[in-house]
This record gives sequence, structure tokens and C-alpha cells, in this order.
Amino acid sequence: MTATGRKITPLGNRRRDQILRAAEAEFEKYGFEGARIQRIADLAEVPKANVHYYFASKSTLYDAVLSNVVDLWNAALAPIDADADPATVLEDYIRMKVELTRLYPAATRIFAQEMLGGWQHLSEHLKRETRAWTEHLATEIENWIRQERMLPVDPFHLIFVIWATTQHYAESGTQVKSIYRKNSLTRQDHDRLADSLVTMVLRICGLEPVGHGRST
Amino acid sequence: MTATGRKITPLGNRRRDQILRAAEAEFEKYGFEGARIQRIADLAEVPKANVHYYFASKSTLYDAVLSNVVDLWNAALAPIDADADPATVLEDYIRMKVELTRLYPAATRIFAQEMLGGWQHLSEHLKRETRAWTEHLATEIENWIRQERMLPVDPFHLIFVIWATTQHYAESGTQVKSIYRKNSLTRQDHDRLADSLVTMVLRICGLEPVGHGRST
DNA sequence: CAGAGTTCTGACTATTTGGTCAGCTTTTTC
DNA sequence: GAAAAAGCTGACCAAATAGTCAGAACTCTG
Repeated sequence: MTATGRKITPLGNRRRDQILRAAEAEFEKYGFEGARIQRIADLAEVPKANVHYYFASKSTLYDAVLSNVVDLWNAALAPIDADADPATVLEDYIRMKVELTRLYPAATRIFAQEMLGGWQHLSEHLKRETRAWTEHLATEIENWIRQERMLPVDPFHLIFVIWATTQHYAESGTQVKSIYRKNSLTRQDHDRLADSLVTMVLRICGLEPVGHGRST
Repeated sequence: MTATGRKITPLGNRRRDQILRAAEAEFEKYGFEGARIQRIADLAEVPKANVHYYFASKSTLYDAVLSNVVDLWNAALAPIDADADPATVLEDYIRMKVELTRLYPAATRIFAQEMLGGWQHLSEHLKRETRAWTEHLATEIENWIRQERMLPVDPFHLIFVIWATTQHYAESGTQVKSIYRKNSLTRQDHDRLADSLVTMVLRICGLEPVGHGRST
């Protein structure tokens, strides 16, 4: 151990962020096991020992990255208005998720990797947060169904459809590119993706689009 | 290199399979980078050198595993009958996919990992096969839409919904367990999953269930 | 049963990797 | 402006790991 910091300094914080960003890119590309401290150092343009000055171990570094990602997620997804109509809530949720995917492809990708890996590296605390949010939305959906404001569906399956599909598209660098034979997804591509997902999800629920989103 | 085999012997083949199975479990659990030859050897109950007798390198071994997985996939998904009605084709496809997931969770998981990793380890040949199949189904869907046998949807998005969602459930050892708080998914769970997915996908397409599948 | 071919393996090597550390430099503090 | 603290880093190290290899042990065939 080396990095049980003494005091926080603006300079120190800047370097820390610099390393953190590099680490994010590295972990995105190679996953936890495949990531190399040396490459992170190179990318951040600091010597390897400097990485260890700020982060005691590879795990510590990964924790820091993951924590950032989960914070981002929770911050964006937190507000659910139970009184609003289901179509609006679902549409907003989907568009927000697609937007997050567009803005933070690396973060999103790491999140997906971690999920596929069974949250092996996620702390209990973060695990609980993630699950809590899912259960909250599921409860809302069940209420809507009971009130006959939408067709019956298994809430978890519905959430998974949304989650899995947007997640799927987070891989803009990978199979989506290879299937569509494009080198990157434009903003328009993302809009069309969001439109398409909204349509699909609303049809599943037997709902009509509210039409407050995109203008088309 | 050591393993450019001379002749195939029943004994040799058996050992090869034994190692291959162990490798599948290992790669499932840890991914390519995280997998350890030693652990594979231990699991297969052979000395490490024996692994290298049959497979020159870790990559060779992983290739062999992946090739099996992709074969399985393609074999199961090959037949698409264009004349059958969309509901039947889609329902069959979903049920087949869920069944594959139930029967070969490890294989399925590796497939997903590889996909998320951008097919980094998949040979060009296998990559092309996988893509070809997807495009074939997409074309069929487009035809159905043109013939007004189903509502318009982006075929790729629809396929992704199916793919991503079943894939999602392949992780029965991971987040599904943690969300449902179960230790394993029963056959019934899988049936209900398939039912639910069929319902959702058919609603997306504006189709009615044909009712030749499950009896409920 | 002999010998050819195959299978097997303990002991080894080369390399990579995460991590340490002593001492240097820079910044902050009083 | 000097002492203290924080930041930095080249040179190491110990451990792990993929892969090699010489030769022993099996197995099959004629």
C-alpha cells in the first residue's frame, strides 16, 4: 500500500482525474483482468509508479472507476414520477438511457462488462443501490398494470428489454459497427435508436406515444 | 508449439474433449484474459503440460471452445421457413434460443462475453457466419413488413431485443439470481421467461400468439 | 513381443506484471 | 525563506504464468 493519501491538493486531484480517465479507457477496452497498469500510465502520460502513488492497487483503481460509473447511472436515473403517465415515464427513461450511452460510451461499456461478469468487482454497497432502483421501477410498473393503465407484462422482463437493448447499443465500437458497417454512430443514429426503442416498448405495454419527445 | 497433432486416437480425442470442457467452464467464469491454464488443467484433472500437448497455446484452446459454441448456435438457428407466418417463426426462434440458453449456459455466456468484447477473439470466418444469419432474418422481417403481415419495426432492433434479452437471462448465475434472489432458474422459470418474451415480441410486431407452443 | 507411434509429465525457462521503496523535486505553510 | 508536506519516479523485486522439452510410459499394430 502506498496511496492512503494524506491531504487533498488541487494538483493532486487533477493528476488523480487524469489517471482515472486513462484507467476508464483501459478498463473499457480490456476489462479488469486484461487491463495493464503500464498502459494506463502511458495513456495518462505519467510513470507507472505515479499511478500507484494515487491508487494502491489495480483493484482500488478499478473500484474508483466503477464507483464513478455507478454514480453517473444513479444520478441520471433517480427521478421517477409515479403520477405521470406510464408512456411518459418509460419514454423519458429510454431517452435518458440512450443519451447516457451516447455521452459515456466507455462508462456504459464497463458497466455492461461488470454486469456480465456478475458484479464480481462491485462493492456490496453499490450492488444494493443498483438493485434498489430496479425494484422501485418494477413496483411502479406493477401499480400501473393494477390500475389498468397498461397491459400486463412481467415488469422485470420489460425493464430488461429496455436495459439490455440500450446496453447492447453501447457497443458502438463493436458489433453494431460491424452489423451496420459504420465506423461510428451519429447523433441521428442515436435518435432513431431511441425512437425505435420507445415505439417497441410502448407497443409491448399497449400504450400510445405521448409525442412530447422528438419532433418527427 | 507442441500440439500439431499427428494422428487422431479415440483416447486422444477423449482427453481433448475433457480438457475442452474444463476450458469452457474456465473461460465462462473468467473470460479469456482471466482464464488460467493451470486451473483448466486442475479441473480436467491432468497436468498442465498435458493441456499444452493438445492445444499449443491459450489462444488455440480458446479458439476451439469458441468454435464449438458458434457451431452450436448456427446449428440450432439455421432453419428459417420464409413461408410460415411471422408469429410462428418468431415464437420458435425465441423458444429455441431460450432452450439453448438453458442447455448450454456456459457456451451462451462465453458467446455474450465475446460479443461484448467486440469479437476480439473470433476468426473472420466465424464472424462472417454470425453476421450472415442475422442479415438473413432481417431480410425476412422486412419482407413480412412489406407484405403487411406485421407492423413496421427496425428489423435489427427487433432482433436485438430478442437477442439481448435472452442473452441477458443467460446470466442465470449472476444478476438474474441476485435480482430474483434465487439460486438457480428452474425449467419453469425458463418456460415463463420464454412465454413472456414471446408475448412482448409479438406485441411489438402487432401479432397474435399462434398457440402451438406452451399449453398454458 | 518388438518397435513405432502416441500420450503423458516433472522440471525448467523466459517473460510479464503488480507492486515497493528510497530518495529526489516541487509545492505549501508558517 | 526554511521546514514540512505532498508529489514524483527510476530502479528494483517477488510472484505468477504461458509455454518448452527431454525422456518416461503407455498403446497399438504386424
